Amino acid sequence: MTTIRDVAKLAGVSVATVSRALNNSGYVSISAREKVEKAVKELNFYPNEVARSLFQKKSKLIGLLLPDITNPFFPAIAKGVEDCVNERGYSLLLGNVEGDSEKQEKYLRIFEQNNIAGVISAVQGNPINLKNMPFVSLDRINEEQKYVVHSDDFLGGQLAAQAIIDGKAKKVVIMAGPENISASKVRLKGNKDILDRYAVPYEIFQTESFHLDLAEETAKAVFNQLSEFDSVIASNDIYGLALITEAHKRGIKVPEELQVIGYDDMPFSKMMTPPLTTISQPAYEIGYKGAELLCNVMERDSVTEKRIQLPVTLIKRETLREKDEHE
Amino acid sequence: MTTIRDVAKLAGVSVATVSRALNNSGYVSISAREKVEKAVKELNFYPNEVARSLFQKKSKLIGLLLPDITNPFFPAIAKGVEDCVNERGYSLLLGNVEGDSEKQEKYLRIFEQNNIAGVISAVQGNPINLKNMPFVSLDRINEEQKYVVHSDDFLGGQLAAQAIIDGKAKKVVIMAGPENISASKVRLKGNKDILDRYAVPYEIFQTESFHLDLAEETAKAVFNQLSEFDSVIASNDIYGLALITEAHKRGIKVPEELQVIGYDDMPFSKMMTPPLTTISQPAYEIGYKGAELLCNVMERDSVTEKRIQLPVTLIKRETLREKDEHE
DNA sequence: TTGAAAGCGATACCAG
DNA sequence: CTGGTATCGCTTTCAA
Repeated sequence: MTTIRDVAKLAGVSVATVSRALNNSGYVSISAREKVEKAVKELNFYPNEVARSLFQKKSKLIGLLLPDITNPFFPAIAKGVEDCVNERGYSLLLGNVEGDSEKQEKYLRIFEQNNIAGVISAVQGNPINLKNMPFVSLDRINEEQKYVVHSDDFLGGQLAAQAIIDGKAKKVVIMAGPENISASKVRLKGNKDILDRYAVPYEIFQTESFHLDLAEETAKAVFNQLSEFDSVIASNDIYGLALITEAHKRGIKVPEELQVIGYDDMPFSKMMTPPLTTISQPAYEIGYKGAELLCNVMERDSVTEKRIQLPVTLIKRETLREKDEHE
Repeated sequence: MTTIRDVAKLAGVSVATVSRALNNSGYVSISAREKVEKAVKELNFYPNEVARSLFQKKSKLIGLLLPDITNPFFPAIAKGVEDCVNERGYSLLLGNVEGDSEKQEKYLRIFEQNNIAGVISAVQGNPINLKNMPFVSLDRINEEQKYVVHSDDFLGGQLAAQAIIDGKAKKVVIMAGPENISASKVRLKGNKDILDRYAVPYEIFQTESFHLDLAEETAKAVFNQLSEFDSVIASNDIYGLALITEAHKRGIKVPEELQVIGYDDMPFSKMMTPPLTTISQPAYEIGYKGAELLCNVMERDSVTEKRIQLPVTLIKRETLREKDEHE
């Protein structure tokens, strides 16, 4: 491994001068800088981040906490985060937490042991071991958190309910996401707000998780436990798809007999048959903006925008019945 | 931050003794060990990994290189990798490379600057900046690589072709994955092997990427450029889905008029309408086994199994026509 | 069995 | 402007 000493020796200057030249800090004469640059190039030298991080007590790493990497919503967020932090010279330490709070705390510890510069988390809740690490929450936020990026879940819930009503809902089932996840609760409120306003009857089917593995059996459970509904507001696209698949198995026609709306607009939702109508959240932007916010928190003292809300939109496709314009 | 010196002071021993006690290296008396353990607990001390890593010239981090985190195949691999490395006390530095070889080299450099213990890559090709880092390739491997984990792509290609033939293929289109990716080439060979044996006519449609964003237009292109085919072997499930969606738009019935088989068995493929018949690769296991292999390479001197091949299986669902048993 | 001390590779203070 | 040197927190000789 080539070190700063090798560079200093080859350039005929001290390590202090090399360090200053590399970091553009303090005074370095033009001639010294040139000698250093030449030596750096010749030796193909890149400074060791570990040594730097030890001295600075702060590395160029950012911890990324995700609830479930197999749910396409989170890789999309991760990509946004990655693109932004890369531009700013950081890299990501990955923590896939799977709703396991022990695992989450373990990761926070590991982050701390690695002098992480900050953490960005899409996991619900306030970590205990956070200490003083700069922290930004994405999507699954809560009231006490200072720095958050999320989308307008209340509006999303309203849009979904309105769309279902436009499709002439007689009786709707709301598949409500896990109760401990703020986004689910807020969306549910949005759903109810509109449904109540139009006095459309609904039942709530509470789900315990957003996880893929449970989607199929949950869809079955909905049909087994509930009846005579003609509309479903699914907790996310995965559950929406599972529900449609199950409906087809039971010979129920979508959207004629049963209309379904999802949430998230996963990349695959438009490739379904029929393509899934859903509420789109800007996952990539949530990640990108979140990383931007974190970088600002880490690098500046004051940040103006602390809680950022991004818009949601209704993506009309083919799992909802047509609105009768002339009625 | 509490350091090893604080522990030493509280325990009334030297830092050397604390270090030995923590690492179970060298001699430590029972009484000293107890004092250290007590102090560690009292101070809630966890050693700084950066300092450790600086001295050892090797961190507890593993670099993970992925071609495209938004393709569900790779998060599944990543999860397998993560589960295994966690058990062994490592964490993951994430590098989403997006087919950009400059980005890949940049990550390798970052890995090196962080004293990474090893790298595990699902990206095609041999990195230039690899130096002496232990390296394991997953899925997109090549002949020269010493440590690889992949699935049996030739058999996968054969199974797909055989399944298509069983569905009474008259004219088949093979959507061949990118030519620079070994797995695509081998699968194509497997396809041809069977198709030639049964003298079933086929055309090859070459795709440039496995990427989601291109799936729709690629599907359109297949229909625009080729005609009179009744069977498609898609390069992966994403392309299979896009193709089916496009077929539906054109009023073509699947599987009656057009049968389609995918590759990978993504989590969503079973939730389609109709559910997608495909070749299943054990993505999670590829990741897990790959991480296991890497850990063994890093920790032992000799590893017996260097190139691990995992099985593939045909997952029969509903996008292929029925085999006529009585004919 | 223990502890003092020399690093690991970079940064930053301070004297020159 | 430049260079010597202490320092970050931990591991590992080496002498006691």
